[in-house]
Amino acid sequence: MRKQSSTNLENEMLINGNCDMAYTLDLIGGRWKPSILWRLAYGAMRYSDLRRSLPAVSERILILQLREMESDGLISRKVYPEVPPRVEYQLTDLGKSLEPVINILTDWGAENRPGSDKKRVRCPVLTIK
Amino acid sequence: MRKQSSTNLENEMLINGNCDMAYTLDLIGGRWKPSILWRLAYGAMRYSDLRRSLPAVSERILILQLREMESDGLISRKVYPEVPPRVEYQLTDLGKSLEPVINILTDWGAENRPGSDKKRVRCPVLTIK
DNA sequence: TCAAGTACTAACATAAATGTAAGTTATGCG
DNA sequence: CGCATAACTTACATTTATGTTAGTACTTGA
Repeated sequence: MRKQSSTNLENEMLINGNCDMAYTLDLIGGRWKPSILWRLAYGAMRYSDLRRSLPAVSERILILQLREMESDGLISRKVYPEVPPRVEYQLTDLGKSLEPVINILTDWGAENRPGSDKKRVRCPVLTIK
Repeated sequence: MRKQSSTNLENEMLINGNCDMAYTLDLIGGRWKPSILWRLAYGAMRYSDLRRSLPAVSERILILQLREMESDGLISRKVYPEVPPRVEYQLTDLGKSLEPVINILTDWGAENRPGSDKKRVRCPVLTIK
């Protein structure tokens, strides 16, 4: 939970409320958000598949990141009243509008990341562990 | 100081080492980095001017952000052996190559930030305090 | 001599982000 | 009944990011 007042929070609000670049970064800057965005860019995914595709993230954190993106309007959550439950996540129009942003961030990284093969790697991070 | 090993660090390395988008975000994602980038985009600045233009950031944090950007190769630090000392910071070629990235992040924010006047605000954050 | 300016550093303190492990609800299946 | 599955939640623990305060070295100008 966040403090109601602190210099830290005040500065964050000051910046995100006045700097367009910082505002955008704030929405996409979580540890697992790029990976989530890249996955949903190809279409809706249910929670269990998202999770299986990201073995390194814990459930709590994955849910946290999804909830933040949902409350920021980047993704939507659709519950199917079945048993066992099914929940699908997908990009909203706002989320889809990030496409050029994602592409240019990816291109710059592909060009400059040490060890990059310059082939625009789309946040794999699905192996290991 | 960072731990030598922790899941947190491992995950960070896993992601930044495999996801181009995350790598880029990592370089520009610090609290004050967008503000610094926007300022240096107009040319070199000395430390004291940078600091005066950002009254809300403490010296320690400003230095930390500058040092990180320097070690990431985005800015360079030039010391003039004068009295009183003069230190100038400026974008490197790598830093300058971020221009389209910065522009698109700013444009998306200008378009979607609540309360935005859609006029591409360039990380002012120089008033207050 | 004393204050002021410059570009810091050090020691300390707090806030926020991320991670771990176990538990929950509901139902179908053998 | 007992186990499995899906999509979580809860309580707790750790790591990292950010912030505060005071102090440094050097020299010039009053």
